[in-house]
Amino acid sequence: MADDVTLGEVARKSGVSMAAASRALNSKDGVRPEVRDRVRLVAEALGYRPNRAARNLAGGRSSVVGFVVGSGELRLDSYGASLVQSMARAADAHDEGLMLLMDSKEPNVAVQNLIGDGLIDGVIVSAVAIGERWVEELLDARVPTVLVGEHPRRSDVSVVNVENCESSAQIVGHLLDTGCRSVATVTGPMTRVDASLRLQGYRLAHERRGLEIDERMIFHSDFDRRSGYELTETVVACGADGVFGSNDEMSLGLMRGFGERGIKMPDDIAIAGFDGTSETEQGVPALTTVLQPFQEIANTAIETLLRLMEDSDPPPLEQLVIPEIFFGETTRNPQPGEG
Amino acid sequence: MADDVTLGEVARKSGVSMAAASRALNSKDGVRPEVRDRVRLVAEALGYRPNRAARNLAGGRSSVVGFVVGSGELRLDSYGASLVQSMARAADAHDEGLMLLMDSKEPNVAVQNLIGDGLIDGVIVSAVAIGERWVEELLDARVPTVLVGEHPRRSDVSVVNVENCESSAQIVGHLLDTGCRSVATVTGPMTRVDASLRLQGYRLAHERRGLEIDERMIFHSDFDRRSGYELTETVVACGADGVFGSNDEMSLGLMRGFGERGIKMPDDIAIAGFDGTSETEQGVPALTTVLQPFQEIANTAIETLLRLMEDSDPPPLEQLVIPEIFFGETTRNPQPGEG
DNA sequence: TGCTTTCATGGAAGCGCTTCCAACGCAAGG
DNA sequence: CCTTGCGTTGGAAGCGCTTCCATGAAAGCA
Repeated sequence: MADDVTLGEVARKSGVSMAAASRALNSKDGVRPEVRDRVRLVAEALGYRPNRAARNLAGGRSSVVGFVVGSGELRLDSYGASLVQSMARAADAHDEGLMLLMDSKEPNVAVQNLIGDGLIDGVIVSAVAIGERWVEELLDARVPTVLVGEHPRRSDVSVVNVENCESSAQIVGHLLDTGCRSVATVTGPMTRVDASLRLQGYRLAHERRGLEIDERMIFHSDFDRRSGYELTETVVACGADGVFGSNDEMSLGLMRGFGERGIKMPDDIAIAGFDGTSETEQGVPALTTVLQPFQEIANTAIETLLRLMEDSDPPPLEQLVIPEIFFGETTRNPQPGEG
Repeated sequence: MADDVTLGEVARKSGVSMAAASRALNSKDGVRPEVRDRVRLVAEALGYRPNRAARNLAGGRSSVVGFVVGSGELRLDSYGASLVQSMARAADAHDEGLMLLMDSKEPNVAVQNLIGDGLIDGVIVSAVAIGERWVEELLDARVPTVLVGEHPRRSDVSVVNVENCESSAQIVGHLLDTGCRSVATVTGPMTRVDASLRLQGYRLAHERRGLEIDERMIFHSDFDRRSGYELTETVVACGADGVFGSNDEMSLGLMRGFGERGIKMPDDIAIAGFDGTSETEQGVPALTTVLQPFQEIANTAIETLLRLMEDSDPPPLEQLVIPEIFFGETTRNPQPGEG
């Protein structure tokens, strides 16, 4: 292990000062390209790795971002797991560390850690946690923060958002256009912006086709798999021949319920979801769903956060990411014999 | 935000030197209790938070541990998700940061990051990744490392391990003792120690009861849900009236398969798994399974790692954690009318 | 050619903390 | 009463890096 090569050594062996070496390695200008390359070569040859602590101390950046997945007793569902994974990858690609923050008992303490310790320079907050009160404390404390999803009460925040409404309209439209006469929906908590936008998409799809909505076809639930499962009976009873579960967890719950009752998908009931985690595609049957572009979301979030931290008083950035639809086996194909 | 209280200020306001203040706050001796308390009071009043970067730089510790969940294209399954969650909690409780390391493209680079950057002081490697070659590089590089699960090829490593064999024997025994005449098993990859120990437990249970094992009842698979599902037909065909899926993912796959075929659990086939993630308990029906004590595993792992880092040349520590069995709805109850 | 401007460069001051070491005060022992 | 020794204390030297600033050389201009 040669983990004790310091900048000083690199500088000496390249015949320049530490200052120059530092600039060379950090792509700052004020160094001739020639010198820059030489220093870099030497650094590589020596296996130099900058000491992050020192860099942080001197430079004020820690090169680590926090990722808040949830708080309290929340479990890491498939959405969360997918996002975590993509975020880890994105952070890595941007040469940032990713520090996971889940359910510290006291949000305040978490906030304190984040801000005070200088351990991380910014935070990404997943949709799951956005509603929490302590997130607002974070925002108020002016910690560089990027939300993955909109905040229900404030718009002065940087956000990476997946397009919820139109995508939902598309997939519900797909159900309606492939033979479903009456499509029900199971929504997430209406306190969450994404959930209500997806419901809005559901309405929009009907509107566009001049279809009236039967409000009794709208079931409110909580994004949880079990809750989906428990709604099976109700959904079956309402006579729908199509369901839009506004996330995959609930849809998977419904699918299990349907399966147990011998209800065939898509023939008896077609079903579509929203999220597209690995479980969805690997599932049986494969669920037709709106694919969250997790990797793109994660990359965008990291990049947005980095940009946020460069500025001292940055304007909130809002990014929209467009998902695609995955046509699985739980809905009929668009145009069976070409339309 | 008053995030710029430094040790110097605390020291000044308590009327001592920085040296004394540092010692006071870090519970080192060489400070009168009286002074210590005063400093602490002042520190608290001022809302002092030590700057981790500085502490790290000066002290050589970063107070962050890495957690390697997987590498490559591995998805975060329910086991991984549960472990991540518990680990985050454990780290938090020990006042350590948790840095998530998943699938960096190049293991070597990951290793480099870990060691060189001084960003983290140690690593915990989840069972999922233990087999990978780069883990050995890590170990060879003498990075403080704790494995969650045994290493297939070396024993000179610190390990937190869940008891696999006996627990499996117990739960298979439960199947055998509650009416199953012939219990099949679906195993994980035999390259993994945990998988082969669970198989061993399966054998043990039979042995203890003087039952011969039909080797055709042993199906080798890969811990993946889909693979479980795909074995449904085979398992049904083999005539077993009980199955031990050696993890929950596969068991859930099987359950879905059984469900679709109208096979009732536990009456037609009883099934038991191994892991006990939140999905298991919330599932329908609830799967009888060996509950990994995730929180205990995580705490032990963190503590072991911390102890490892204190010593300069520490002996490998091996910790065994005993799981409990959760009796769900997929097996018959132990003694229906008292035995 | 003599001036100013530009730019690469190195010196050196910290960033906030830990820890070595010397200094000091005090109690016990001679 | 003076010495020895212990335990508490503060001074100060870094940890490895970034960055401000002064320097000097090269280049541009008249």
